[in-house]
Amino acid sequence: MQEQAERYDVTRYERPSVTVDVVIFTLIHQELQVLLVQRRNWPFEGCWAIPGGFVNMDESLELAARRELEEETGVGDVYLEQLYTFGDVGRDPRTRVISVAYIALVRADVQQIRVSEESHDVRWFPVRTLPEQLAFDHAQILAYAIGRLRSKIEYTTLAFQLLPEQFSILELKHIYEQILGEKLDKGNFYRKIKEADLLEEAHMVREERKTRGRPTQLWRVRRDRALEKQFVFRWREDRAVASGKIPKD
Amino acid sequence: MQEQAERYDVTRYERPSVTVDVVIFTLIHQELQVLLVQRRNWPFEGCWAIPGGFVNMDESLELAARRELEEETGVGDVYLEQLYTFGDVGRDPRTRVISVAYIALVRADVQQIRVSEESHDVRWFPVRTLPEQLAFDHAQILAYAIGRLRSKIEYTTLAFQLLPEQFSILELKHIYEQILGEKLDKGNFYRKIKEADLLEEAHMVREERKTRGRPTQLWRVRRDRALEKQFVFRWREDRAVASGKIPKD
DNA sequence: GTAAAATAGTGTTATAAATACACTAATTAC
DNA sequence: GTAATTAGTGTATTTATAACACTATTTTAC
Repeated sequence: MQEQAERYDVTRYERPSVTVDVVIFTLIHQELQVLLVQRRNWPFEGCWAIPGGFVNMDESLELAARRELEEETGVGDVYLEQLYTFGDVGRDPRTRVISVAYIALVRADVQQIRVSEESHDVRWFPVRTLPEQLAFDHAQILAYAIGRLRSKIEYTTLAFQLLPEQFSILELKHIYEQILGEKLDKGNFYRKIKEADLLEEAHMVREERKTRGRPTQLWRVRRDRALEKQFVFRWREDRAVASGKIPKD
Repeated sequence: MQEQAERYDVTRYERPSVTVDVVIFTLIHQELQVLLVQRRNWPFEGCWAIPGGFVNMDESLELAARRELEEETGVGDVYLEQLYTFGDVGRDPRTRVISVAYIALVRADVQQIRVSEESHDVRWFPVRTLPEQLAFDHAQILAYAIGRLRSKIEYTTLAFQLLPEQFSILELKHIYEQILGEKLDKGNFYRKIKEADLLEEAHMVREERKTRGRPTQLWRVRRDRALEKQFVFRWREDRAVASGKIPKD
């Protein structure tokens, strides 16, 4: 009750630790991947875990998430969204830890910066072949993050956040198929994307071609329309309510 | 980074306080209302605030929310869903407070238990006539909660959580109109509700009638279908993406 | 009894969106 | 030229929504 809170001496009781965990997604080889780090110490030594860290007293939650993100990937300007806060009592054997989880979407062509240096303890994992065991309750967090992504991609422009600077419409279609897990009709996809008017032609040409056939038309995201305001672009109306599923807390 | 976290001595650094705030909705006189408490101390003395309190070390976030809820309303078995976690640095002038906000939906016929005792510091407010100034960032939290409710009601059975044990279909329609803020077609509403097969006839009769006209048919929610699994009942497909709007954190 | 009033529906049409799938067009390598 | 590849267009079917007129039922008032 509020009245209790009033008499509460802020120094008197034990307080939980608060961390942010950032589920970082990207596309590599047209496949949805997530960044995990391998733990070096007890508990869950050797296990893969979602990158995260403690929230400093002088930074907001989002700032803490951005800091973690930048430390891991070297990229600052990415899409970031709060996912859910996990606070079960026994989730960390060391002490009471409440973790505010975020989702980050990193563009396909800038994601290598810090990870690609063949570090054996930081790696991208395709979401379809994750490690069997993850540290703490991170399997639950990850499952929830993937569900949220899958659900939101159907009625927002979130997928565009994963696109490289330049891409073809068939590549975009492939991304949608990857995340939704089903085939989409080529003709309908072209039509719907064009109608939404979210892309502009990229006049640069991709590198030399070895295959025959009409060359790929490359496009750029119209950032003014597609990214700034979570523009409502529904891939289709008919969708499940996956994001509504709240994990047991 | 995770490596930093490993060397982190849990007792060494200052930690933020963690609270849960519970935005409690109900229907009174067919109107959506929210429970607020009036603060007695600095800061924001006299201001209305969302009920909340500190998370104990031995209880999960959801349990803390349920405890707060029960302390305020006396009701335990209600719908509860995590809303968002607010953690800006300056949101509480006393100390760093991170607040995990929840939404609770209390049934229309059991909501009076503790509040109705004319306490002047705990009150239901219709969401359309809220106090001008709320404590802390509670205006933001409340606005976000109302947005989430409005958005989810269109594609889940959330509205059914607000219903009393027995109700008529026109009353249910009225609730939808209240929350969505627009008139719905009577015939279409009857059809859609009936098709969804979420209700069963309540054979009890309401109290004596004084008005003429065909008596109201009362219904009960089929809990097996409507409530247990957040059944997907879309009032309509065409909906905005309001729940996707994330407040600045 | 009949009229008025209220609830509880049904019928029908128009409009729009999604879906499936066949087809055309353009541009390249060879 | 032909095969291959990207890039579309055309169109018919189905489905959902929306608007609105209409019928049916059951009560009270008189």
